[in-house]
Amino acid sequence: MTDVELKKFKHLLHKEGLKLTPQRMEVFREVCDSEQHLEAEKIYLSLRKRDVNISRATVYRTMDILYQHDLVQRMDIGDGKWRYEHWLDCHQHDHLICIRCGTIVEFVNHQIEEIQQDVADKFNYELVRHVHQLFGLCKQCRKTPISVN
Amino acid sequence: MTDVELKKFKHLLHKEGLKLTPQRMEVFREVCDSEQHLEAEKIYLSLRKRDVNISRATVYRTMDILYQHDLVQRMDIGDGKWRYEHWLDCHQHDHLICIRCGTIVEFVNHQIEEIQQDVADKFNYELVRHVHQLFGLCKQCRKTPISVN
DNA sequence: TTCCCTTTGAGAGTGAATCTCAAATGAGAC
DNA sequence: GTCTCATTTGAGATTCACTCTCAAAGGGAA
Repeated sequence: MTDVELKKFKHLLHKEGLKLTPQRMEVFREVCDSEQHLEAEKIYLSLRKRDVNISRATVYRTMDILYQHDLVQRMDIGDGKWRYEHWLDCHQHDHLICIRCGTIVEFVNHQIEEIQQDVADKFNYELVRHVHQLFGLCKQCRKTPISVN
Repeated sequence: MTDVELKKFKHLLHKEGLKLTPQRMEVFREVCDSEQHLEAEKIYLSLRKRDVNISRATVYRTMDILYQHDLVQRMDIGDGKWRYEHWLDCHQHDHLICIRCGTIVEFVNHQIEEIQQDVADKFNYELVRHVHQLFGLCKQCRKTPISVN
């Protein structure tokens, strides 16, 4: 967790009249210090493993605060779970997801962004956000035969 | 439901050794005859309204068969429910969704499709499918003030 | 028509997320 | 420092979209 991140977090809490509790602090640290796309349950388990006393409810509540105030980004790849990633000092990006091993790679393409804007304009929609996910097989998985257990 | 659709449906069932039951027939009819992006629950309720005797489980099971065999397309807009649309004689398309009223518009853009392929190639992924959703405010909703109840 | 394997429905189960409410606790006021 | 009180927390209940279970019903090949 960088100083900038910590400062932004404290500022958000203060601005919203929310308290800086050890639980919120640890959840935020966990997200900041991970490069993965974390599910709430993973965050919960990581914290418990580190002997942080916290409940699932608090993890979910904290992630919601962070998301609502744009301190984290979240994505849904269709399996019914939200995945979170830290977002500060990060560029807008989309995801390439391996359908076999689940590896998630980020990509940025300005040309697509421009076209998206054109599409929205064409239909007279004011573009607010987008979801763009490419699903496929990564190099590794294409080489590995499917194991039958 | 067109003859082509009915024929494809019967062919699928026969090919897979599945039986043509009245329930499956009615579910398929409901999807074919709707231009909407239907949730399973909506399909269930429509059928019950039409006095078709069917259970939720059968609706879910039938939609899964249709999806697995590419007779319908499904989408997830992040609210935890699958939405289905008939797919036969239909082109690949993506969606523009109004975040206020939920209106869904379809769009096609070949240029985006080409770029997607390039992105996948660049990361050495074999592209299988994609999700591309633009969320925004439609013309109507931009004009209407938010009502506070 | 018979027979058998598939399908169905009602209700139980699942899993992620949210809600409830009493007890604990930040943090501003003094 | 400590008082006060609205906020936050945790444990467990609840919700909601599915999915599973299993006994009864029913397609459809022969």
